[in-house]
Amino acid sequence: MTISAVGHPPFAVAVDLVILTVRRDSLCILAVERGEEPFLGMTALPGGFVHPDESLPQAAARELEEETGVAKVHLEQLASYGDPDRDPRMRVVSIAYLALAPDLPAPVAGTDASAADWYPIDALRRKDLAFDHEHILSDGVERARSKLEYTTLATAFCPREFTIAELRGIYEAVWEIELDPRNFHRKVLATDDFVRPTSKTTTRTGGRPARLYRAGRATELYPPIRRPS
Amino acid sequence: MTISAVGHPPFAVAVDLVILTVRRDSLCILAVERGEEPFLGMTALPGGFVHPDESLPQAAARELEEETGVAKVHLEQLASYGDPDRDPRMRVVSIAYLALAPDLPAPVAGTDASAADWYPIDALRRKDLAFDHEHILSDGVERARSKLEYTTLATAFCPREFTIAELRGIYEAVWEIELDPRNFHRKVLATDDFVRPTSKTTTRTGGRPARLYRAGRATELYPPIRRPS
DNA sequence: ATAATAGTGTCTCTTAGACAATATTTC
DNA sequence: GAAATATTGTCTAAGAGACACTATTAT
Repeated sequence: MTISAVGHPPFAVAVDLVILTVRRDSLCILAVERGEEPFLGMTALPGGFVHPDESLPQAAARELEEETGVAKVHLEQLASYGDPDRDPRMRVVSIAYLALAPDLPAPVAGTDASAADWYPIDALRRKDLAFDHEHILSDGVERARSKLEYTTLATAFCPREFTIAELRGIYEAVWEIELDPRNFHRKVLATDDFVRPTSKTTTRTGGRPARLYRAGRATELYPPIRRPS
Repeated sequence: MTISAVGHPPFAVAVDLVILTVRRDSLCILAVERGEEPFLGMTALPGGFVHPDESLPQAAARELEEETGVAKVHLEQLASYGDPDRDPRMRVVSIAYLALAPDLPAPVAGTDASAADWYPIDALRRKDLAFDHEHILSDGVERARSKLEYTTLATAFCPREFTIAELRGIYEAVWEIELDPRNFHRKVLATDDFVRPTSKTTTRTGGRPARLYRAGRATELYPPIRRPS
C-alpha cells in the first residue's frame, strides 16, 4: 500500500468510558440507556465521538464530565476497538478509557443519554449491551483488578479521607474475595507513602475508632498486594 | 453532543508497529526511512493506514508481514495516539501494536519504505523520529520490559529451540542488566511449563553442552521474575 | 591441565499468610 | 459485660538472591 495524504477510507473515532466505582461493597459501573438507533433502548457504556480539535484524553474527560459531572478522577487509556462491523452505521474506531471514581451521588442525567446510572458489574454482565461493550467492560474490569495488585489505584475509589478497613473494602469488592484485615492493615502501612495518617478517627465502621488516612504520593506498590488465585 | 450517524469529523486511522528483537545481545527495533512527505527521509516506525474492511489486528499483521515477511510472531495492541496535530496532513488516530520476534534475517525492503532495518534501541533513541514515534517507541519498550516480568513472552524472542542461557540473554538485553545464571536457571525450571526440555544439547555457547528447550504452554509467570530496581 | 559454561545445592533474609492477643468503641 | 472492629505481634513456610561446588565440553 502507499502512504499518501489522500485516499484513505474515512473513519469515525469515538471514546467509550468504563467508569467504575464501589458502592455498597460492590464494584459498579456507569451505564446509560441508548436514546437512539442503533441499539435504541439498550444499555451501553457512556461515550461519544471525538471532536475535531480535541485530543483523545480531552474527549474522554469531556464525556466523563458530561455523564457524571465530576472531573477529577483517574483516567487512563484502556484499549481500542475497531472491528469493521462493530457499528452498523459506519466504520467506527473507539478508544476506551478507564476511570476509577469514589462513590459518587447518582449521576446527573446526561444530555444525550436518557438514564445514566450505576449497575453492579455482575448484574450488568447478565444483560446484553450495545455494540461490543461487553467486551470493553470485561477488559476494563480486568484492568482495574490487575492494577490494584501493583499500584496504589485503590485510593482512587476512596473519598479524600478513609480508613484502612474502607480501603480493604475496595479490594474486596473489586476482587470479590475476602482479605485478612490484620495482614492487610500491616501490608498497607508497610508500603512507603501509600497512605498518610491524619490525626482524626472515625467510628462509622463500628467498633473501635479507626484512624483516617489520605492517599499518599506513592503510585507503585512494591511489593505488590497479590490477588489470591 | 449528539450521537448521530452523520456529521462526525472524518479521521484517518492507521496502525504503527513496534517490532522488537534481540540481536547481538541488544534490544533492537525495526524502523524504516520515510520515502515521502511529511518527515521525508526521517526514521519512522513501520505502519500504514487501516483498510476499509480489515480489523485492527489484521491491519497490524498485514503491515508486519509487508515489512518483515514474517507472519507468526506475537502481536498485541499497545496503545492509541491521536493528538490533533500529530500528523500535519490531517487528523490521524494511530493504533500501535507491539510485536516480539526472534532474531530475523535482515528484513526485505518494504514496498513502501525505502530502507527497513534493525536499530539498537539506544541508538535510535538518540535520533529524531517522525511523528510522535519516539513516544510510541518508549511505550513499546516499557511494555516489553514489563511483560518479561510476569509472562513467558521472552520465549517469543527466541528461536524454536534455545538454551536457558540464551533465554537469560533475552532478559539481559531487554532489561540491560546482568542476571545470576544460577538463580535464573533454577527459577526458569521451577516455573511449571515455562520451557520444555528436548533430548538435544548444544555447545554453541561454549563450555559444557547445554540442554535445548522449547517454549512451554505457560503464559503467566508466577512467581514473576523481578526486574531489579 | 585450564578455561569456559552448565547445572545443583546451601544459606540467609524478606515477605506472605495464619492466627493469637490486646485496645477502644457502642449497645 | 458482650459484641464489634482496630491494631499490634508472633510464628511458619516459601521465595529471592548470594555464592560454593560439581559436571562436561574445547583447546
